[in-house]
Amino acid sequence: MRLVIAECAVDYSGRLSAHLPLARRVLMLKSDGSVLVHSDGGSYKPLNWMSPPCVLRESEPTDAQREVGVQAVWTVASTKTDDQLVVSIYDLIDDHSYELGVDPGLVKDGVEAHLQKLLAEQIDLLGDGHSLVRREYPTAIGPVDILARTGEGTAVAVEIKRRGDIDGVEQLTRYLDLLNRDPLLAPVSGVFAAQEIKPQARVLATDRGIRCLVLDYDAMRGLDDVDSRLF
Amino acid sequence: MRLVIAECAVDYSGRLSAHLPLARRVLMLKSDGSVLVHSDGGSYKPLNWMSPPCVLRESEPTDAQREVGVQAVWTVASTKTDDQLVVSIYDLIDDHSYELGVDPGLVKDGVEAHLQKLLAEQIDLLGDGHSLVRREYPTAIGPVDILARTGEGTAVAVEIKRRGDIDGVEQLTRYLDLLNRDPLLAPVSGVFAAQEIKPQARVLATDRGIRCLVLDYDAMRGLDDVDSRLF
DNA sequence: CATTGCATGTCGTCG
DNA sequence: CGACGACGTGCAATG
Repeated sequence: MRLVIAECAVDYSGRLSAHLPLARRVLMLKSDGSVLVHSDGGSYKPLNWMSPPCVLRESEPTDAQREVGVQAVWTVASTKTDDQLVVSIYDLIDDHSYELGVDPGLVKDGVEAHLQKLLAEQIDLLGDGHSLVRREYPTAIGPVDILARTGEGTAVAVEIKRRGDIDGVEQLTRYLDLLNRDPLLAPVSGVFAAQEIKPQARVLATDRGIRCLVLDYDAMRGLDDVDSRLF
Repeated sequence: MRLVIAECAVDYSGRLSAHLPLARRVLMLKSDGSVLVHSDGGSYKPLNWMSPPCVLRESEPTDAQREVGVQAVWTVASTKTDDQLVVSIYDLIDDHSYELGVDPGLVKDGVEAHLQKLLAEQIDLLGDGHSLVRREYPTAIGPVDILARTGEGTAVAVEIKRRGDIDGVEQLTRYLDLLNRDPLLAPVSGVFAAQEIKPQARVLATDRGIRCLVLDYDAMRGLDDVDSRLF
């Protein structure tokens, strides 16, 4: 890991072309060859970058470049595509290298997977008398998050999202089209379940006869923990 | 901008919970309060982070923490949500601060916008005799990229993508549904135009009577530049 | 290896 | 400020 503070201009060419005018920035050069160009703001996304696998080549500036003040040129080229990042160094202010070693990596506790598990366990949130058929019920175009049946035996397909968007309704619609061709299942009704459902998604879902269900993650988690928390 | 190299463990809680075991990492503290935790590999995405607006509070470790070797605890809390990042510093290896100033920002040369402009100019790529009605033709659910007419006067709605995915076909389908309710336009045929069209998207489009058109960006750009490049 | 669907997505634009 | 679509999306799971 090499950290460089420099006055620099950066040019990217690949899927698109982009240019960063001369300014003072942080250059993070990782040991896998990747390079990040960060400014003192914005989010975690760099202003510009090159993803591995790639190689960095340091070269002398041309006469024309030297004349406008360029002291060095770093060219970072992807080894897979023809993407290329050119960093023109006008003034190298600081330059440190560190040995970090391999990172043990992030341990995540996901949300959508957790929601699915919780809803499967608390299937009567769909309505009294509902029973779980299975999670990840397979179809030709991918698994439906949850398949259940009402107390009367009607099949119910459930699509679960953290945030319920129009895309999720489209996805569930495709599943329903498919499932309703199966005479053992049809008629299949749809439930669009999410922590939060966007108005447009709700309109589209309702228009298609799909029921919307807002999930209270904390409450569901609370019920799940009930064994370990009581007494 | 403050750059810190430290042996640290990191815990995030918010939309999800995540934990980073003890290891040597780079901590980037931006002047807007945001914090990035980077390892020496991976992509431009940090292992963990906190986006602005947020505040960093440095505190003494508890006795229990001190006992296992924690020298300091940094708590970065979002000021909007209850997201929180806790960095436990076990060993502070290096610590530098820099004044970067405000970045002038990225200058982009977009692709989809450019494709739309080029196709509008080269509308006969849709077929001989086609004429442009307008770009960004407004509908109740958003603008259609291009509306054109064939030589015979039939309306044609065009959805343009860089990479043609199933979502784009769904989007165009919604537009077509709507446009076909307009007696001044109906019947409206659809064209799904992209630099690259995924097989599944092509199947879905064809199934719905939507024509697929693969765009050659370089060739279209070449034609566009023809004035400036010849002679 | 290609495809699919999620993401602490992030980022712009537009109403 | 919220909604919506694009992104050099990245990324992991899966067939």
